[in-house]
Amino acid sequence: MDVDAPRVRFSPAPTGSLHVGGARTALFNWLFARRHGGTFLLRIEDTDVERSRPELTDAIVDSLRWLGLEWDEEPVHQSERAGLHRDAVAKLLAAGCAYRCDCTQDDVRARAEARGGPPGYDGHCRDRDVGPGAGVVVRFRTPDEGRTTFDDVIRGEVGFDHAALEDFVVQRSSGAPMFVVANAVDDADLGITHVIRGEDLISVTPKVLLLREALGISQRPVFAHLPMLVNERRQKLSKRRDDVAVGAYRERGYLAEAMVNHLALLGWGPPDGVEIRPLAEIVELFRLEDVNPAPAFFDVDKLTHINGVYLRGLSTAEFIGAAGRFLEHGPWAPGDFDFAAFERMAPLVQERVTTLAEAPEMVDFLFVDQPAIDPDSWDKAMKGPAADVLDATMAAYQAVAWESAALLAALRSVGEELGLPLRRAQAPVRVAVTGRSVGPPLFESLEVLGRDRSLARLRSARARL
RNA sequence: GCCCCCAUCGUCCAGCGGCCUAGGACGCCGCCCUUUCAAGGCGGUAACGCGGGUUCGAAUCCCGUUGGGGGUGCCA
Repeated sequence: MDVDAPRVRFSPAPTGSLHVGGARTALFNWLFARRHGGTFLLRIEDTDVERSRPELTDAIVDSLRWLGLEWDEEPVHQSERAGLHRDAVAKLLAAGCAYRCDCTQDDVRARAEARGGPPGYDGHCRDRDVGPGAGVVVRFRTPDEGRTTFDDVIRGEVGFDHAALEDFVVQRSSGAPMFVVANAVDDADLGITHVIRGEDLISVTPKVLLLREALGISQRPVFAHLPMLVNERRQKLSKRRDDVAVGAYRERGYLAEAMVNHLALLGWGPPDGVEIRPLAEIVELFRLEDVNPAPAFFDVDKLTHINGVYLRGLSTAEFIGAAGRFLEHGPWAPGDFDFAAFERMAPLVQERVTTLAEAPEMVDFLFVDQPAIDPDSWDKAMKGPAADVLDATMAAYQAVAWESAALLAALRSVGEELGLPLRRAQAPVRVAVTGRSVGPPLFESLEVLGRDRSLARLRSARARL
């Protein structure tokens, strides 16, 4: 696509926190702007004062910043532009493109049922010349004939017959203009060249186009309707039903880079098939016209895999920095966390976790008096020659140099004397010391734990047999 | 009901008329490596919804059908 300095916007309504679908829309707008040297705007669609909650704007802004999707100009709040929107409605009224209507919603519904026809407004007040007053809304007079079409970058030509469009409300009885008006006016006023949004908004596009025309706006933006993000049941993601808050993923130990990378792969793929790659490369490769029109499932398993790759790609220092927040709480007493001990284990933890939230359980044995014993692990490890292994290991570890290579060598010898391969010999020791059969490499763990505490746990386990 | 959109492995992406006995990734399974678990390496599993056309040739184009989804608010 040949594009010169486009202006795009992400326009969330502050009625909830940012969810992954919104984040994907924001990302694709951002990618398109960056790819073509354009401008990315943030516009808060808070025209519904009843539902909009200012604090949610902050939450959305936080999440966007966390993802690294920075906007290029001051955020626009539609609520502050209500004057412009009201002017537009007045203009529509004056031109005869809109009219007042005093039908209640019950009236509209009752008449629709009575005529047995489709639900929706029937144009009852079109020529009744209703004046301003309480309970009066303004409706747009949609043409009875004809058709509005537009070329969607992702879907090709999309068209709607005007006959199927009811006379929709453009101004509430409260006097507040509706979202479509704000949308039509602000996109034009802000010079938006490309409207990139979810497919759920595709049916408002003809309304916006009709409004722009009625308002004498000759240009129209290019439209691109992104496929929906769906849940496992193939339904549009819902904030109530699905676990989709971007902030929740952050809390669960996902990296922003991994989230962005994964989101970029939903509805789009790089031509060379290399999926996990720096954002800068994605910017270079991104083409709006290559976006797939079919809905995509937000697959947490794949996100998790990508997150693991990013985690392992971090330097040790970066990993420690990122993990810090997740180690503030754990199964240990508040003052017992030993940062230096965690630092020593960090490289080993880093290659084993897939989210940062898994870090505490990898090192908790270092910070508690006696780790909780996992019953299954115990049963599996503490049978057969376990008692002999523990006895011999305690004896050997009494005097051995307390350093992983020596600890390994000593346990290997213990195993050889008892006719056990190392994999068998280490099992009882691991469970005795860490409480589990899985975890970071054993001998490094022992080294960091220290001789006294390690021997104490071995004794304690031996006594339990 | 009406309007609109969509349709390749379980999932995501590739494929834009011959290079496709359909490729990559996640997941899953197996093997190797290995002090556990991961990571890594190797291999495997698995898809063009259906029916008609167009064409020498169709996963790719057209029509229909079926299925799924979105919209149908004085929400956005």
